This record gives sequence, C-alpha cells and structure tokens, in this order.
Amino acid sequence: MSEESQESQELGITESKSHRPGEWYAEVVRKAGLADYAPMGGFIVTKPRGYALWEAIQDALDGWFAETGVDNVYFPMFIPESFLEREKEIVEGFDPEVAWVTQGGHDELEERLAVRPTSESIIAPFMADWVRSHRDLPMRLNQWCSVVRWEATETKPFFRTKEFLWQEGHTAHADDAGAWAEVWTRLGQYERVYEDVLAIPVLRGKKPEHDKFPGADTTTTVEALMPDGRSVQGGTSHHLGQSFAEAFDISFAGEDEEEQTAYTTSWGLSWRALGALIMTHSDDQGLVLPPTVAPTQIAIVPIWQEDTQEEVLEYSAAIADELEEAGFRVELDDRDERNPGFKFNEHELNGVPLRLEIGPYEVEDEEVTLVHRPDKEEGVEGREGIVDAVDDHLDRIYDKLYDAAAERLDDNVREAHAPEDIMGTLGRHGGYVKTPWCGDEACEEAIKEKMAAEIVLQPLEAEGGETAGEVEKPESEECGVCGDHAEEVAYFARTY
RNA sequence: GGGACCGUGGGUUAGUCUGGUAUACUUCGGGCCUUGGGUGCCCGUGACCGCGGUUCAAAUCCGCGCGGUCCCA
Repeated sequence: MSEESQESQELGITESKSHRPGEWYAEVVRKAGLADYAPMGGFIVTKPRGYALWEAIQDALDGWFAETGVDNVYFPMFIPESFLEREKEIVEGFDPEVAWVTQGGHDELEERLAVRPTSESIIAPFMADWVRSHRDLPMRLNQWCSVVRWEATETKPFFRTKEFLWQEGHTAHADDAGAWAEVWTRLGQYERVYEDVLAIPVLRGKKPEHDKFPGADTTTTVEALMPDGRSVQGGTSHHLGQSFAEAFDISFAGEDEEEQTAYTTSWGLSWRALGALIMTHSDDQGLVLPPTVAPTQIAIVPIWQEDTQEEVLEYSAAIADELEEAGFRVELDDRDERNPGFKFNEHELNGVPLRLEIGPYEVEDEEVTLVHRPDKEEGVEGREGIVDAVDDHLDRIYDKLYDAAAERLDDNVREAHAPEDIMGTLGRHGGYVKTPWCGDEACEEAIKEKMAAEIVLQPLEAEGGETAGEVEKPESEECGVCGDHAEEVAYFARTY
C-alpha cells in the first residue's frame, strides 16, 4: 500500500463491501456517525444522524397509520409473569430470550417482571376490557417503543441488537374478513415504506406454517434482498385468528346481541429497516441514502480564493436560503479550516445525496454545479430555476437507487427443481431460489442442515383483500426437495 | 450450536514471538497558512479492555472474564 493511499484511507472507509461485508458494514455505521457500540454486548447507542433516519421511517408510517384508523398508545415496558403465561405459545416462542427483572431497589419482587419481547400479552387483556360491543370494533392500537430479546447469537448494529426500536400494532375485529383486510393494509404500508421511502424493492408473501409468529394463524412478510445475497425480513403482519382473543377473552356483543369472540392481528416493523437501508445502497466511499430519509439532503460546498471569498459565500448563502425556504434540508458548509476536497469526502462518507459546488466560475456564469452521491454524476444548472432543478435531481437520485436495487432483485430470483440444484444455486449466486414445495417442514430442514438457508416466503397470488389470499401454484407438481406432490411454491434464501 | 482471529490516546497503528523509558499518522484544542478531490507548518491534550497469576519487573507470558469480527451449522 502506498503512503498516499494509506493516508487517504484513515478518515474514510477502509473495508470493501464486496469482499468483507461484515466489517465494511460495521465501519460504515460507525464512521458515518449512525451508531456506537454500547458498553454491554449486543446494545448500541444511536447517534443523531442514525436516529434521524429512524424518525424519517416513523414519520412516514405513523402518518399512514393515522390515516387508516390507528391510535397510538403506550404500555409499560414490563409484563408480569402471570400475564405473559396466559398465551402458551407466546411463552414458548419467546421464553429463551426474555430478560427478567427480579429485584426492585433492594427487595426481591414477589412476581418477576418480563422486559417485553413483544406486547400482545399486556395489550390484549386491556383490549378485552375496552371492547364491549361491536360498536367498539375495529379497535386499532399501535405503540412506538423498544423491546428486548436476549439473543445469544452475534449481534450487528440495527440488524440484530438485544434491544431494538420498533412499532407494534395490535387490532381487534368483529370478523375474519376485517382482520384479513387489516393484515393486508399493514403489509401494504410496509411495502410502501420500503419502496417509496427507502428505495428498496421487496417481495411480499407469507411465512411457511412452521415459521409463523407464535400463536398466529398466518404470518405475512415483506422480504428485502441484501447485496451479499441474503434476505432480510423487512416487516411482518400477523393474522392471529381467535386464539389470542380466546386466551385473553376479547369478546363483544354483536348486533344480534350474541356474545362473540373477536379476531385479532398484530404487525411490526423495526429498525432492522435501517440495517437494510445502509446495506443496500452504501458503497466503499461510505453511506449512501435516498433523499427521502437523508438528514441532510443537500450539501453546498463553496470554493473560493482570497479575492473571491465574499462573492462566493454570498451567492452560496442566498441559494442555501432559497432551498431551505422551499423545504429542503440543506447544509452550507462554509468551514474555513477545511478545503473543498476534504468536504467532498466527508459529505460522501455521510451519505448526503446531492452536493452543490459553487466557486467563482459558477458565480460568474450564474450557475450551480451539482453532483449525485450514488454515481458522482455531475451536472450544471442555472441559478434562476435552482429550486426546481434540485427537486428534479433529488428525484433522479432516488430513482437511481431504486432501479439499481430492483435490477438486483430481478436478477436474483432463480428456479430450481432438485435439492442439489437448490443448494448449488444458493451457494453460487445467493438470492432467492424458487421451487415447488410439498409443504413438509422436513424438506426445509434438509436444506437448512446443509447450508443455513431457509424458506423465507411463499408468494401470494392475490393482493389479499378480505381473505387469506391464494398462494401461488407451482408450474411443476413435484416438490423440489423430496419429489412428492407439491401444490405450493417456496422461496429459499440465506437470511440475516 | 461449533471453530478461528482480534482488543494499545476519539480513529488507524508500531512494539507482543525474545518481559525492562510505548511508536507514528490522523482526529480534537490553540496559532499561522489558504481552498475546484482528504494542503502545509508550529504548539498542546490524549492510550496498553477488565480481574487474577508468574516475575525484581507484564502492553508483552499464563488463566478466567468482557467486548468485537469472521467462517461453518
């Protein structure tokens, strides 16, 4: 390594995304100022720029939730053990990773308290109280909070941390159709947040029977493909049938005055979405963000000589003001102690989508030079219509990111019809391998044992509506693993 | 669930094998210089992950923790 390159690498990213994705990811998260490691293993400290990304997701989703009948609430972070035990499958599903509080002050507690791994078991009893008649339904509650799952496996900032931020929605409905409509509405909103806010295309489908949320009838998912070929579960929406309503006695008087049991759903999206965001678009220069979520959308870098300083700064500041007034998030980087090259590199590391370069040439010609972060495409626009021009460039940057991710997804769904073919394809290319499936968990196990890949989703024929929807039928009717009769399609992938 | 590697100022790093004053770059603070891709100079602050052991003496050797990364399941 030459002295020059060694020097130039110290401030920026030194790992390669394609060769060492794990270390590269950790370096981007830290050097782009998104998060630090906390003193306890598996926990992170989210820094202002990282938190701003989460807020961008929150703003979008929370707005859509509000438009579709959801009310926000907040429940305690502790759940008494006796509550947690009321739904057997929840207990069994989360038992190994529940953190417990056993002491308050200096005294042992009479009943230990679980730190919520999810809140069904404390929200449901209250919904049972609050729901009396069909007029109270549907009831849609959501909370933005953190949950704790004490996983022993290795952790990775945002992708897998013991405590993570998320939202969890919990709803009750008078009938099955209402619950299904709810499940699909939320899944659709998750899909939308990925595609329209994070510039990440997703696949939507349902999880196989054996991989459902504990106690659920059906678990639906949106899955995103990461550049290293692995799939991330981006958000889930569960139809809980009547099992939770029965366990917690959520019942209501129907129009016919008969007491009936409600149908419930729950749905959640966590800051794992940030992990997917960082992973998907960023590169060896650092973070890359779509303008929709970027805390700073536009960095203005003035370039001056002693005799041009005043006019360059004046011209730049006027543009910054105009853009800010138009609603853009702008940073005028007029630091005197840094040269432009340094600033370029720094804003690239931090993922600022669009850079405006303004020097004496631009001032003289009444222009602005614009550079796109993702591919460094450079353009020149007139000073006059700068607001519209910037708006247009930001849209184009978003499209570039989305299109690149969409192309990668399209190219990485492959078909296979035999076990060795499935594993060979996954091993060589990663991505998704589509195969007919008999529905037997043993067939997934056979693949899982050999290469840590699993069925991540089963595609759905229809968008849902008020029914469970139909899973896609396979073209051939032989299970790709065991050869038995197959009526379903499964997508295998390595996962995070 | 198994295996490997790693931990030295805020970041990167030399020193560890072979025990004896801890190296440099960068960031940061102050000053000078000045700007189209990480500019140069001067001054300053700042570190051996923790605990225990071996030893006259431990960043270095040993043990146990804690933390991080990777590979395989």
